[in-house]
Amino acid sequence: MTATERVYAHIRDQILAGTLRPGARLGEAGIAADLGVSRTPVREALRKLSADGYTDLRPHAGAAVRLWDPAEVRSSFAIRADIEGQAAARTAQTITTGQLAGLEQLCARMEAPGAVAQRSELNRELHQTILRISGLVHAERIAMQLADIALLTLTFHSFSNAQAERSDSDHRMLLMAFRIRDADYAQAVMRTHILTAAAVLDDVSRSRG
Amino acid sequence: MTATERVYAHIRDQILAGTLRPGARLGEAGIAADLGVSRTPVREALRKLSADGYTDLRPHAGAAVRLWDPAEVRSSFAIRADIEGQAAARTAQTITTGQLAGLEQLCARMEAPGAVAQRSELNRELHQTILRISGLVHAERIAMQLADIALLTLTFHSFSNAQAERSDSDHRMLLMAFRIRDADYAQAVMRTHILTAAAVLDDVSRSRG
DNA sequence: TCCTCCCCAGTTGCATACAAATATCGCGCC
DNA sequence: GGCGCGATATTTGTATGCAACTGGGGAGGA
Repeated sequence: MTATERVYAHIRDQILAGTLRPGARLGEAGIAADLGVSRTPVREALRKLSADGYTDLRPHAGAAVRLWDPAEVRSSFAIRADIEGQAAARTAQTITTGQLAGLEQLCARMEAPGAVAQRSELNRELHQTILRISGLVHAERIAMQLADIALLTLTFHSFSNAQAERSDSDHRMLLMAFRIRDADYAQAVMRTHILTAAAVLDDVSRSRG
Repeated sequence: MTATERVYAHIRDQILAGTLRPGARLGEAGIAADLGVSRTPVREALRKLSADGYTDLRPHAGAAVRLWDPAEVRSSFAIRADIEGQAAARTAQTITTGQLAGLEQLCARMEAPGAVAQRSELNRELHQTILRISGLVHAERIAMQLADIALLTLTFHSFSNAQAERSDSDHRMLLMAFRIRDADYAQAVMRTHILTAAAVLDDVSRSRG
């Protein structure tokens, strides 16, 4: 693994974990010193982070963790609902028994009692797997990128058990749709699943100010 | 403007123009010599090109113009139909008289007799404007990225006058939908407009082998 | 003849040094 | 005391040199 990749992963993880808050400035020299590399790989990593939407990068002014305004976050859910909805429909049409078994297993791991810490990771994997099976090559890249944007906001909220259970239930409905190869149903469930997440987030944000 | 930006624009334009064919290798030293800069800005430009999907970049193995397989191109149209369809619906709901006039003007310029060379550019601008008005912040970035992918393929085909006229007619229908603020109609027209482009491309490709 | 391994040319990855641009702080002026 | 301006310090942008890795060609063996 190259130094550039290490730097990229390091900063991205810190952003997603919330250690680096939106607006935080990312000085090249500081990061280079922290990770024990020169500024060159740091610069390359910052450019990729910017291209992937994690940071803002202005010429001669440096990089800063990107600040997403609520409207942008909402719009990311709206687009994901479209893309992942279509992907779910295609997946329902083409999924194999083996792939279905893999998804069942993912769901089971997510529903296990002690899996709270891994929920986010497993959820990500579930959605990514469905996108991959759909065969919509770009959908996977785009939807996962948008999902990360949502994650940046979600990091600062905690959700109730009831919401986790509802989400698990959505996933089970989705697998049922795949099992009976009902594309319309799969699409509807996926759209609802994602738009519900958006609505819950909106609801929580409003009530907290 | 920085050297990195100049290099990025130079290579991207060559790729979109078809001068650099898919699969062509992009050696850092050669590009640097051609443009009279050092390898550093070239490397940064290549990384951004890769992040934006124009090139493949493998560690220690260099960059090459990305080769899109037909399934990927088709999937890019499918996703654009979703995203731009939704954007058109929202635009119909929120567009102002002034914005509508701007779109009318764009259409008129596209339909002018001598505008063949600028059609692609104006078409791009029209779609981009609609995406921007929709307020779906991510939709603009994603859809335009996907549109460029299609452009890479379209570069090597030429289309008939009949197809250009049909496309113009689609745009007029879209503006009518905006004028009467019919979101459903706008969405349907936009979906059809994009999926027709996909179908035509598919049809032409098949008949030519 | 074909396959495998190794070596070498060529390319990419990283570090360092220097140039250019920007932001900050202090000073003088209003 | 507040505001504008300029020198300085900090940060980013670019060039260059060296180290590390990849891919191909040739020698050796099966």
